[in-house]
Amino acid sequence: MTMPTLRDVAARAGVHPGTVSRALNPETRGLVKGQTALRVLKAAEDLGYQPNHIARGLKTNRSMSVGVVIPDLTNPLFPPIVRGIEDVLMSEGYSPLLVNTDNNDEREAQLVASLRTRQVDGFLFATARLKHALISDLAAQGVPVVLVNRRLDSPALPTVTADDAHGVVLALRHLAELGHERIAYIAGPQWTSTGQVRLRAFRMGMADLGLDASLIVETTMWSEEQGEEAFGRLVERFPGFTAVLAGNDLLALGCYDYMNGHGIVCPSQVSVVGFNNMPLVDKVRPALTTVALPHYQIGAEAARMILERIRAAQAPPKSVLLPVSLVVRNSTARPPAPSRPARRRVRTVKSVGA
Amino acid sequence: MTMPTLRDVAARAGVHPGTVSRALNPETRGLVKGQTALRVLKAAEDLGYQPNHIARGLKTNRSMSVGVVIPDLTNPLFPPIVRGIEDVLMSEGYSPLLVNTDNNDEREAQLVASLRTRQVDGFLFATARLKHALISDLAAQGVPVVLVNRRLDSPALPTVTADDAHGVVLALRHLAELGHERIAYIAGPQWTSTGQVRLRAFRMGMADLGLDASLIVETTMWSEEQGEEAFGRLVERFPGFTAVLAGNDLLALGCYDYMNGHGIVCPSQVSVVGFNNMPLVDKVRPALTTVALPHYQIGAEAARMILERIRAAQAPPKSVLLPVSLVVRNSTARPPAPSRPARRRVRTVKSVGA
DNA sequence: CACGGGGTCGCAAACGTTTGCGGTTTCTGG
DNA sequence: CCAGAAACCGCAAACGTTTGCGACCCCGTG
Repeated sequence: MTMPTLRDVAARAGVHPGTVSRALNPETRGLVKGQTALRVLKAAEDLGYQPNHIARGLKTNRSMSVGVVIPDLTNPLFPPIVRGIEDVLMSEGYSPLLVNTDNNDEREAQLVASLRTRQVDGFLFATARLKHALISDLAAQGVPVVLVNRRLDSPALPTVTADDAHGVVLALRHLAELGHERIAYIAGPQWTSTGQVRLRAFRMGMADLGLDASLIVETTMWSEEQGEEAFGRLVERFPGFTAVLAGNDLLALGCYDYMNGHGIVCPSQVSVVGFNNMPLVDKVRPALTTVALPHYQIGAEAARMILERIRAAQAPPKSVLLPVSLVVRNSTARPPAPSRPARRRVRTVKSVGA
Repeated sequence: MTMPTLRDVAARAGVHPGTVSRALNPETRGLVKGQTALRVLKAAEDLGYQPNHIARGLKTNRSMSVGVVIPDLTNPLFPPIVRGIEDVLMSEGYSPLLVNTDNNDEREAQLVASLRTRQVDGFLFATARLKHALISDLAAQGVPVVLVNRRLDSPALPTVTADDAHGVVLALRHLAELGHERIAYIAGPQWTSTGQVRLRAFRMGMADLGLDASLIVETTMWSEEQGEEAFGRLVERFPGFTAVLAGNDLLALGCYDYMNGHGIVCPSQVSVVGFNNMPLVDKVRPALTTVALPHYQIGAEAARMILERIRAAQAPPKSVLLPVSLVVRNSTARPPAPSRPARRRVRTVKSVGA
């Protein structure tokens, strides 16, 4: 009924519990004679002994768990990342403790406090805003922290992100090669690093291509609703665009919604490209061209980094940038009108606005 | 630096640690004088004292965590369920410990063992097969277990599922009302309870409608690939069907794949309805008609049940059935040909097969 | 005034580990 | 064969709680 303890196996092996502890731990096994170690191992095996993580944690002051703080698991972006985190954490004997903040600061604070009472050994944050007192305070207190996907502005915290900037130039280049010149951009919230980085990259990328980089609207949230609404502002304020790059896939799906509601067809009238390559965006019609992030690797790498920081708390905080790629599907095509004459483009615009 | 402990607040309040423990615990607060309780509370507040879950767990033999075993978080079906679980668990001071089995028995056994060394207080399983030794053994050992979404055949374990059977009759009725008579079914794996229940419901539902219930193919996995392949077998073996009910949404998406690859158009040539209402199936084209499960509530209810069983281990194992609903979108329509003459249907078939 | 009974709270033993310290044995070399 | 060192392992104290037991005080009752 009750699980065997260290003393049980000690009794069976005819040694002291302390010896059993040493024999069972690979690190300290060298301290006991090979023969007795074997005896202990066998006894443990016979009894089906399993060490009690809780007791161990109390003694060692480590819980072998790390808090994983994400905005919302329901956002398809996160499950693959979480899988990556979980797989490497588990393989090292650690467990993730997952919480959803719903982008609510108060809730986040509560959850983090709750995780701390559970003595997590470190935190993985996927909720970082550029200003984020909670996170920087935690880091300042010496708690191991690594940021996933988004970064802070101020202190140099270890971070793993995708190479967002390169992603937008890939997208822009693709669009330009198709012949698009009036390319609009739907920027995500500027209080996130991803929002900022991608917007900046859009400006620079367009400049490099010699194109007008001013067809921009901004949203305050990464949501489908905001994408739909933003597309509306785009047709209103910048008639004539033939392609739109969305700050992420949800925003892109919002564009679809607007277009469906207004009889605009994609990609023949306007091309759209997303960002993230969320699961299932290959299933929508038209299948979404988007820049693919290595979700699983992002999670896996983040997990490796937090482990590293847990074990060597004051190693220099290095960050890693993971490569992205463009996956072109059916939401991008050549622009509708011959791209030279400016008038034509304007007319296209009008029909779009109608 | 180091967190304040019970003795710290005891010292500050001028009492014994045991008293602090009693004062801080609402259950036992009555055992200490109101005035000293206040003093203790204040001292704890001042120091920012947070109880150490690990130490408490060691003493009480409870970890305030429950193992949540799912096949794959990346399957869009699960995130909402997990959210439901997490929200109610958290609200009661418990934490979920999430693991993915990838439908691998060996891996599952390892993970469960690992969770047990973490002293989880109970398990939530979303991976149940009809025969599942691991789970029934666990339950036999007296470990609190509740099943989510799928059930075992043998012992009566507490389970929360959706009313699958009713879901298929809703779908069938809808199809029949549209005028479909030759309705095919893609059955999921029969080693899952959901697979069995839905198949049986299909047979009975069709019989009730007075329709031929023999247009059935079976798959061995709930995957898109198998759905595509199954649809192929359907057109080959049962030409002439005008609608297909898929055992779940992934299988339905597989149907889309086949149809796209073979120039069959949905819904004008064949209607398809899915099962589960996974996130994003409203975004595919055509938007999928499907039966909606209350994902979040399933998770929430399961969490409530496991808590109940943890607190009163030998209460009678009750199960709950949650209501489903049909959400009709654009993947279903009237059958292509006037439904009477059998020939026409056959022809439709042939063109489908082509 | 004695006695008894709540009401409070301190005491100390656990829970299952890890680990520094030191005691005993075994080995090595001279 | 002995001294010293190395190897091995037992001892016991912790880690931060919870909780049964009992000491003590205070008050009411007879």
